[in-house]
Amino acid sequence: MRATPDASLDPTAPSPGRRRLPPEARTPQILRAALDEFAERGYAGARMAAVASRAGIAKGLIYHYFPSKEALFQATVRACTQPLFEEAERQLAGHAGSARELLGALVHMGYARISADRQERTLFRLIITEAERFPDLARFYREEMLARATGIARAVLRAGAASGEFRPEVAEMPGLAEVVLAPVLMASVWRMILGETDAPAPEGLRDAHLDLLLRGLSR
Amino acid sequence: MRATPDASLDPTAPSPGRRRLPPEARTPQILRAALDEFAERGYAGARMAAVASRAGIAKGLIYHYFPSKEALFQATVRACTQPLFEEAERQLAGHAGSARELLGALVHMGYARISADRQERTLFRLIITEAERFPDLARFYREEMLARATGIARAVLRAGAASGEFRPEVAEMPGLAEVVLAPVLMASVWRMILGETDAPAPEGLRDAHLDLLLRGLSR
DNA sequence: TGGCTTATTGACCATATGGTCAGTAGCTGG
DNA sequence: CCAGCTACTGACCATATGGTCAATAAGCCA
Repeated sequence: MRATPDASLDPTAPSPGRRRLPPEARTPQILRAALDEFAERGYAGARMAAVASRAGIAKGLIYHYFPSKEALFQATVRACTQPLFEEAERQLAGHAGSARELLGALVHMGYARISADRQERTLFRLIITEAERFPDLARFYREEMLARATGIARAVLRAGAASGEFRPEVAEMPGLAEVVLAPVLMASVWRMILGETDAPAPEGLRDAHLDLLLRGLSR
Repeated sequence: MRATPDASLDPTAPSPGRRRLPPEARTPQILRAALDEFAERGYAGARMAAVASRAGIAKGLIYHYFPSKEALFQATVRACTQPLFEEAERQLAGHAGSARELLGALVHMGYARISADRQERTLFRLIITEAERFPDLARFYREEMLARATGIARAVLRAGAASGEFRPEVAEMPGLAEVVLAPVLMASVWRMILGETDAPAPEGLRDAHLDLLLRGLSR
């Protein structure tokens, strides 16, 4: 109802007050804040007011961009999945050497990301936690994440079988691509449960994993 | 004969009104209801009133047994961990045949439990979800669950190395026990995300997993 | 510069939920 | 049969939080 002249006259105000941004700048800012909040508290525990606070805006503004908490949640998950597999798919497409080398490079990349990128774990945890309550989210995981990941693994297995480096039957063995991926994903899960210091060391997991794979897949 | 003759004659009556039970009977009833509620909603989403309703009692009674929601949660997780590893440890202790056979039996058992026992997945999800907020829970997982599981796996690896069935170095390779376990645990995670119908088929995972292990561990 | 669009605010609901408590009524021992 | 212990209830807070809205001002274009 009334203006707040004092605040507008105070140049020491910590936040620059109201600053207008175009939606294409404000939206990712909100999504980033929402990812942090959802990751830290889970869906039910997350507070819209806290998301707003993290983004440095008023709560009401969120509802200018997203109609509800659930819509914000869905948008948040989708927004940070995009770049997830790009690196691996690029490596797969551009690789010219042996399948064993390619497998080694991808495994190394997987564990490196898990060590470094907290955001990926966070995203994964949200999916595990909320998939049952949001069927859309489960479908999204299956089609946009698991299918992409197993696709990459299967491509490597096929390449190795075709070149004679791997046993021919590994190219089509049902479930093998998932089994090949599993230790990397579990490394991520352990890290979310136990934290960076107490989780099994990624280097040890990676070396044992690669050793087991190369021995187990070879003819 | 009694004050409430009809109800007392029908032990299957859904809610016989007020019925007094000794704490050793009421407590597990509350814990079972709490597990269901926490599993379905997560910690923050679970409602004490819903726990009471599932247990068929008034909300206030829960606070007669547990001082707070958090205490109830901790007790719930601890209560259903006890029987988890008993079967595997019994099998390990009583086995007399080859390490390859033992490995096969344990892997089969692992996937069978994951297919059948929804409660184990539920428990695992709770730990994943809430470990960051409850450090006690993370420590409990590390010491009472992961350590026990890797202990079993490592015992099998050592037995195989000792008998000459496996390469000698697998007995002490750091991280290998965890890598060996990981696909079983991921099978459980996929099942919680995707549900029983959409998750990768446990039989396929199990066969591919065992194939990879036996080939990869052998000398 | 002035006016228009709309991004932005902050105060304000309605409701839900963790937790409390004074009272009630089963059970058990005498 | 009675008395007392305590399991048990249900109504009741205090608070937190998702969501709303009218007012406001920042940028932009003429």
